Amino acid sequence: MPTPHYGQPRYRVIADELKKRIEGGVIPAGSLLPSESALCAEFQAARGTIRKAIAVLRNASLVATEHGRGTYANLQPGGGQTDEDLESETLQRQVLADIELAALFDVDVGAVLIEQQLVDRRNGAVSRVVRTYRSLRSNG
Amino acid sequence: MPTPHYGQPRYRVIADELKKRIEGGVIPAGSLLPSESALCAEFQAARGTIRKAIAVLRNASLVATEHGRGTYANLQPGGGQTDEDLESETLQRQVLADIELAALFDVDVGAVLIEQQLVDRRNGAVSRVVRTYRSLRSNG
DNA sequence: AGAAATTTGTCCGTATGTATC
DNA sequence: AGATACATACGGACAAATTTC
Repeated sequence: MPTPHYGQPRYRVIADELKKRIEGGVIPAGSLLPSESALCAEFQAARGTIRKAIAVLRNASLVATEHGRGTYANLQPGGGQTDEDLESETLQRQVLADIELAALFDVDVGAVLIEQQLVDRRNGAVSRVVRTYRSLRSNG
Repeated sequence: MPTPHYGQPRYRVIADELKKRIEGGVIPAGSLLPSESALCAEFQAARGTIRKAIAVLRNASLVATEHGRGTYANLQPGGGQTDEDLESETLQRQVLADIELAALFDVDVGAVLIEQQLVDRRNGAVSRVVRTYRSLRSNG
C-alpha cells in the first residue's frame, strides 16, 4: 500500500485514538503507554508515524516521554481536576485584504497580507479561532 | 556514513546555523528560506533531517511555513528597544460564519459568531490586527 | 484554462546510536 | 552483558498546495 491519506493524516487519527484511551482510563494516568514497536504493530503504521502521533500528545502535555524508559500518560501538574484537554494548531497563509483591513493597514483592497490562524480546541471542540493579520512590510 | 550523533544531533546543528543566518540578516526577515531540497544539497542531509531542523525554528516562532510556498523567516523575534509608542483599541461585534469558520465551529454557514477585534498601532501605523472568534454557545 | 514544475506534507521501511533496566 | 525502548538519520514514494509557463 502506497500512501492513502485523504482527510485526516494518519498520525493525527492515531493521536486522537490514544487520547481517547488516556481520557477514558483505558491507559491509566501515570502508567506507561505501549512501546512504539507495539503501537506500530497494533496500528500497522511505521515508527515515524507513531512517533509523530506521540509528539502531538506530548505537545499537548498529555504524555511525557523518557529516553530509554517509555512514554507515560500524563499526571496533571495543576494539582486540580483539570480534565480539560487543550489543543491548538496554527497555520500561516497569505490572504487578500478586504475593505476593512485595507483601510486599517493603508493598503489597496486585494493587497497581500500575512494571516496567522490559531485554532484552540477544548475536549475536541473548537473553542476559539484567532486570526492575526500583518502587513508584509511591517515589522510588528 | 552510518548515523553517529554524539553531542548535538545533526538537525539541531543545522537549525542553529539557519538561526544564525536569520538573526544575522543573511536571510532577511520576511524572505523565503532556501527550499528543503536546496538545504538537503547544501548540508548533505536527508530531507527528514532538514524538516526536523526547520521544525525547531518553527517551534521557536523564528519561521513560518506555508504549504506549497515555502518557509518564511519570521518578522518579529522581538527586538529589545521599546522607545516606541504603542496603542491598541478593541471592539466586539457579531459576524456571520464563513465556510471555514462554520466548519471549525461545526455550525451552519451564516450562523452568528462573536468577533473581538484588536488593532495594534505602532507610531500611528497599524502593525497588527487580531480577530478572535467564538461560538455563542461556546463554553469558553 | 490547463499542464508542468516546484515545494511542502505525509508515510513507509530500514539501519544505527544512545539510554535505561 | 543482554534486552528493551526511545532518538537520530537515510532514502524513496506519493499527496496536496502553489507557482509558472
